[in-house]
Amino acid sequence: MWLFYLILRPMKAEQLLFESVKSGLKTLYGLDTNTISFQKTRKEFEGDFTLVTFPYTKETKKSPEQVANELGAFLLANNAQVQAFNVVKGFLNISLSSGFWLSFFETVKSNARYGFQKAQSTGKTIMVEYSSPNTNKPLHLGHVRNILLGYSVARILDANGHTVIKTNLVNDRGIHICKSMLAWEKFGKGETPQSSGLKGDHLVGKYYVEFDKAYKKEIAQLVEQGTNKEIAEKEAPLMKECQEMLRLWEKGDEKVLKLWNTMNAWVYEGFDVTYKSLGVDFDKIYYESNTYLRGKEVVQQGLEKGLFYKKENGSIAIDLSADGLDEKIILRGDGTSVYITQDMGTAVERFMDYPKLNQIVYTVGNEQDYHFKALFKILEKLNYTWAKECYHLSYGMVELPEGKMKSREGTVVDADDLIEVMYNTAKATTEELGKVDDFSAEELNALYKTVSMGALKYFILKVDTKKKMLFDPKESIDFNGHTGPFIQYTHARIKSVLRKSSENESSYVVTDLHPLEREILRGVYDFEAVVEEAGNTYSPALIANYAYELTKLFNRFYHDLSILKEEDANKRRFRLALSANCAQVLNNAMGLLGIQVPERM
RNA sequence: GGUCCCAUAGCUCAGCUGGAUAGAGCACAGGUUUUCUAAACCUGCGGCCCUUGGUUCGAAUCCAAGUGGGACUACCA
Repeated sequence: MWLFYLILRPMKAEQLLFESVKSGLKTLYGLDTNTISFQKTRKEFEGDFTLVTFPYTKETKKSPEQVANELGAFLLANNAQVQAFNVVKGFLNISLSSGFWLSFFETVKSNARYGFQKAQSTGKTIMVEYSSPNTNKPLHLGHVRNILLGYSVARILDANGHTVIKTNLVNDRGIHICKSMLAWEKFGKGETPQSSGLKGDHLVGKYYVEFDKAYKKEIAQLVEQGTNKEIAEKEAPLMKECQEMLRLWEKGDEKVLKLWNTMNAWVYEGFDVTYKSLGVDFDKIYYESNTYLRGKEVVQQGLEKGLFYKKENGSIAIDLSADGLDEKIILRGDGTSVYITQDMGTAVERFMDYPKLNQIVYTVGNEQDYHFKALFKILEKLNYTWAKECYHLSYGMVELPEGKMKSREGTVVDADDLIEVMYNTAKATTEELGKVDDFSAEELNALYKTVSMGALKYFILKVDTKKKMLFDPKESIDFNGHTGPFIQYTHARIKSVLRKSSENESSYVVTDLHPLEREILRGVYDFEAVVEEAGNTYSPALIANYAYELTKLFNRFYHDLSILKEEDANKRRFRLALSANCAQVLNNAMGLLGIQVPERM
């Protein structure tokens, strides 16, 4: 049974070496240890895997070089897959045989899903929430980072064999939504997306800004008349009206609900266009207007358990100071819910909707780190066992050279504008290079979309999730160097070679590997581990950087060696297969980032 | 007051659970195409890895303190 398994699945190189080194240490020094780990040999040295021998000097009472040399000799003599070794100081660099790499290649070259686990093989179900917009303004660059991250993480988790549910929690109710509604009612003169030609979300956003302008004017007036500023902010007629509107909404006032439905529908229509441009989708959408009441039930549970308490002013709170947090208000004095009330309710509802759900991943900016700490802690205290599995995928803010983006002040990079600018840049670059002049208008359009989204997505996803990122609109996103289009270009190049090949024989006999071929195989080998690591750490950046490294390896190979013009038919066919496999891995890796790769560009 | 995040080349970023002379891209200077797509390849330039201590055979990486930047700690979301 065990042997059978070995034949079907070749041992991983690290495992193979681990056993040999373990037995070597035992045989040579009588040392019994499991602390053996390998790292990738740095490219300036020869070898595939490197073992650091410093840790064994104490027990063996020998110099690191000596241990490395003796161990190297042992491996060479006892492990058929070890072809050579060299020692630099205490570093034992091990080269595996060409045979090992070639047989590895045989197992992956025909596997289109190489690097991915069998679909839904872990039995674990994970919900990934992302986007979570307010319905009072269009999406901006901050949302774009959120959306791309969440979508990519969903794909990465899927590739790791989990069942993934992509979800969106739409913040469709509350005082801020009423602001744009009120402004439209007052100043809109019946304007609609149809009458104005404005995209629905932009139209609504316009009135959100209008509200703010008019509101600020009122405050200024009141202050001029001698009112204290804080009081003016509360007493301004527009704010009063807005609060009244929210009250009517909660009461179910028909007229308000109708306006609310109409304007939200405009927004959703607009969002859908943006989501489609970004190439993302959702399996299930939650609306806060549907879930906010559930939160109040949860609060009630907590009260009964004695976990929450009522304060003098009637609000309900929990004391989290023992957990390093503060007192947290979870329900307003007037009985209306706050953000965390809704989030508690939504989480509970989700686990009711999906009984098999194991985990929720929340893609939300790091400004809410504290909020999620409190949320998970409260859910844990309410004895929801799944609370420990909830994860806040916290990402850094996107900043402009001037600082933070502010919707109300209009200093945001609009998502639709950005997408358009990228599209036009891709178009201009493509036309300039003139490599696809024979494309139809449709094909060109598709290519511009692929390349522009590749550039944008890669630009955002290659940066470590938790770090804040700087975006300078004046410096357009690059298409050269460490970018999405660079990787896409390499893929297109490979495809071009493959198209030109008239080879109908795909078999070959190869025994030796060129160092560049070997490096590529070594790179391909790493993919599986990178996918796993990216899944464990929710990190698209790992995938992005991996794809770049492999691309560079391939380009060096492509530049230095020829594929089609190689005269030895065996080598030629092998290189074709290797190139095809590279294209496949790049396609798989980019797919995890939500980026498509073109056949030509 | 409390909690958390960040600091690496002029700029934007890699550097995995500690390991070799700290790496890329952009920018700058130069080179490579009668040959598979030059959105490429190669060379050069460029670094008190914020500071100071500690742990270790070994620290950009781990620990502590400090400095600088940022976020949160609202009956906002």
